[in-house]
Amino acid sequence: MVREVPDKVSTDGLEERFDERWSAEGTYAFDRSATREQVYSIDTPPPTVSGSLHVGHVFSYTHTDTVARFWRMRGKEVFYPMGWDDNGLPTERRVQNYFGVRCDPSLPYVEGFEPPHQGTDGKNVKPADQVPVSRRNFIELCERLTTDDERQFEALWRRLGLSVDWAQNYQTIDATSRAASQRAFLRNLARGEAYQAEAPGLWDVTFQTAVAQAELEAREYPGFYHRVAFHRPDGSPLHIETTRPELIPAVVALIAHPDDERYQDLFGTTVTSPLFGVEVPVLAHPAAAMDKGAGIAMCCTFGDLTDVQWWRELQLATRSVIQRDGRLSRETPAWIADGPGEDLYTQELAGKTAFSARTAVVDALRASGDLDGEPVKTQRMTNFYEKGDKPLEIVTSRQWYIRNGGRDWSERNLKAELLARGKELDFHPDFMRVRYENWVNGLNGDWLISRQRFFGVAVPLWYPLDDAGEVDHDHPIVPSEAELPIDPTSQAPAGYDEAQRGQPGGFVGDADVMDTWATSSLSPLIVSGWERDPDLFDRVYPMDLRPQGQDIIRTWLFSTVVRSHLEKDVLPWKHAAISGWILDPDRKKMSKSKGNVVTPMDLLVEHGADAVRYWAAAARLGTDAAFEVGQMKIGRRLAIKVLNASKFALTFGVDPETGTGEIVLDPARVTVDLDRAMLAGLATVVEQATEAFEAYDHTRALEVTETYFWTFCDDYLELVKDRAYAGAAGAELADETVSARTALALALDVMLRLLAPFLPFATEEVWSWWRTGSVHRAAWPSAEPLRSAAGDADPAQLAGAGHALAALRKIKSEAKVSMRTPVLEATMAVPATLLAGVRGALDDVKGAGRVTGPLELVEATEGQGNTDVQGGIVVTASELGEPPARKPKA
RNA sequence: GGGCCUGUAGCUCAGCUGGUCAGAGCGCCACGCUUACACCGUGGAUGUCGGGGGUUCGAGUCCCUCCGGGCCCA
Repeated sequence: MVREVPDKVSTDGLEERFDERWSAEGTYAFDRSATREQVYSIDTPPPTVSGSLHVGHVFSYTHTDTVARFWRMRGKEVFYPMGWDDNGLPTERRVQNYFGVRCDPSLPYVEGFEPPHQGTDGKNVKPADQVPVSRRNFIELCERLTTDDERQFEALWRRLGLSVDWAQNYQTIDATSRAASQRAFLRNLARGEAYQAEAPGLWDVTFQTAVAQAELEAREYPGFYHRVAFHRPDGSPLHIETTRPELIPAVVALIAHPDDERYQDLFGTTVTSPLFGVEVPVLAHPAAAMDKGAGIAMCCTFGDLTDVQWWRELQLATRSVIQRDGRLSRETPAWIADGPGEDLYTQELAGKTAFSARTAVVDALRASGDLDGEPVKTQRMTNFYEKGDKPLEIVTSRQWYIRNGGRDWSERNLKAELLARGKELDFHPDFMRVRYENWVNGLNGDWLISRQRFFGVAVPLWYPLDDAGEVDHDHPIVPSEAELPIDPTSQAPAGYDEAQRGQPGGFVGDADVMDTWATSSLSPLIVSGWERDPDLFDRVYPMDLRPQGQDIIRTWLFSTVVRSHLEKDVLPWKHAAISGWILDPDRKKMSKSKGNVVTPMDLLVEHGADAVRYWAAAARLGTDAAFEVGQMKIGRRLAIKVLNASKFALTFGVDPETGTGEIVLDPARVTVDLDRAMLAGLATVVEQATEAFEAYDHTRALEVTETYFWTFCDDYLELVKDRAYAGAAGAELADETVSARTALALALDVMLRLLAPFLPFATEEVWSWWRTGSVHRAAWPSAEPLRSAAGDADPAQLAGAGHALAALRKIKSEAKVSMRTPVLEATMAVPATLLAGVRGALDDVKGAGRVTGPLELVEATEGQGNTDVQGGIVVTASELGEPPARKPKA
């Protein structure tokens, strides 16, 4: 059974060697003949390939991999795919620069298009020099570029040892994903869950696209409070404070809190705006903050989300001036034309950015005497698109929405249903559920999915044009599911000809794409073969596990629950495992902008995959972890220890002549109490580790296993060393020797399997010395055989014997002599509870402690010894022999 | 302003439902080249468990409050 134990062991090169072997042997290949009960399926987060992987990825993906490996060994057929998120802005920008192109959806597709550049050495191509291409061409270029990124990502994951089945690969932009995304949307549409609306929404003026609530980020933004006078009918001033005076032309009401005594007599009256003389009502609404500024606010269409709320709830007029490009409308609005502010608007404001319009308005206010005092500097929270750097504006536009419980719906109470789903889902750790609930409860609108971008999944619709060439949005032309995926900007709908595009009586395609989350929210459906491979679908869906970061609970986790709930009326997975952040040593979140990011590949090359995995696995789910190289070094040490201890334990079974031998893993051969005590302790470890993994507490599983493994190395191995060595080559072995050797092998066999999820490379290396197949397909150990082998042995005996050995070591350490120094005789005081155990293992203790003469055991008296040290065992008298002669230096 | 998490040895962290829980590893100090391992081994020192109240026979462990960190939502 022992085939080959190398003379010199090493962790070097294991990653490449076993990655190859695992691929060749299909170790992690999903066997799709398994039934749903036999499968453990994982909805792996698809990393954004245009970004770069960082240690945070390594961290959280390792967590998932330990779980995957556990369940695989547990006998589950693990469905563990990997996806790539290619969608979205980062890829678009890279493609523009790399190939020197820009997307123009109005252009026709060009077959065999070749871009002007192939990489521009990091230099950006000026927008004016970029060659415009159709969306289809643009997407093809995106795909070309991301293919390369994916190769690098895969190499990293393989090096880390993720037990992914690489045959189950997908991209969020591939044809399968596009079809699934469009199909899901069309079904939402058919069921009334998707709708379009002309409504005020968040808008990024830089990227010129709508933005969803989930993509918001509130940031501190500097500004000024301007105290501005409105005018009552009698001409007296009513002051408000605003940070956005340029929106005075868009004012539709002044609003104060209904309980605010200062404004009671004004409610229901009207005032006129400064400069423009527009008459607006003074109204009451509880969202007005009494203690903020003057307590009365200017409501414009639209300055912020509160304005939208007021506008909607108080049914105010719409007077928009900010356009999609972030500038004030070039035409003078009707409500200003012919008024006192017409000239100001046409000459100073039309077409200006919000920023320069503000200056102009403030100058005018100052001139008219409507500015009270000077503007006061302020910092306030302002909404930004998470990828943008200018404050979001709110503009009215026609967009598509998917219902997510954020807005009331007459058909059903979606919000309550989704909250119920949240309760149904097992969050690990459990408190992460609160984030989900907070988010769902705080939603204030449905999910806006239209994006005015290019590299994404197209909204799969066309709209007819009437005879006058006007678009009829109310009657979209819907493709059949069989046609999907489609690109409505380059394909004509059935029954039309491409020549009718944009012609009266013809059609136009919806130019928008869907939010990337609209596709990635379908990842469980996509990987499971929804409507594409019903056989696979039934075997893996709904899935078992969604691992992900805590930052995207509101986006990815929530939106996935929404889609699955709407489409399948089921939770997409049973468990959600949420990983924490990686913090740098200063307790700051690691991020690229801070320049403290370490390249994962360098880390793996330097320390070894097992070492890096150890560091990651030592952190619990949901808990932030420090980036600690020290922890990786400990992991490396553990991996090396596994190799060395295994080599040692297995060598006993190897014939020194032939270099081969046999170890029989027969528990019946373990007859010595100490050996059985060790197995008894191990049985408990197996139980604890199993329980921990089942509860998604991989850290505890590692901890109990690791601790016992070190006890095994430091104490047990030393204690049985002499006994295991005994017996001349070829001679009949004594039962005690067989017992030790068998126990060593049994323990090793179990511990390798317990450690395999954490240290897949080192454990596989050892496994290859003496077992067949992969340790990663070996059965997860169970406690029962160990227990029956242990019989009535007391696991405390190993601890007791270990403490006795340590007490002997201590006298040598204090005498500053080598551990090889013989003890001629000694008396040892042992607490009553340990006495029988130590006595039972006396020969092993004496052997390991090099006690050559009598070792007398006496029961420790009250107060003797400290149970914290050597379990209270104290050597009360001893005589040391001569230290062995130092070996001459070689 | 509301919510969640967090503050235990120099460092990174365990300590579940209150009663050997004051722990581990690293680091540190001392010693030891012992044929599994010097990428090692052995032994040792280290803390009013963030502060202050309270509940209890008894509190890192429960309650209140304050302080410090992190995140989410207004």
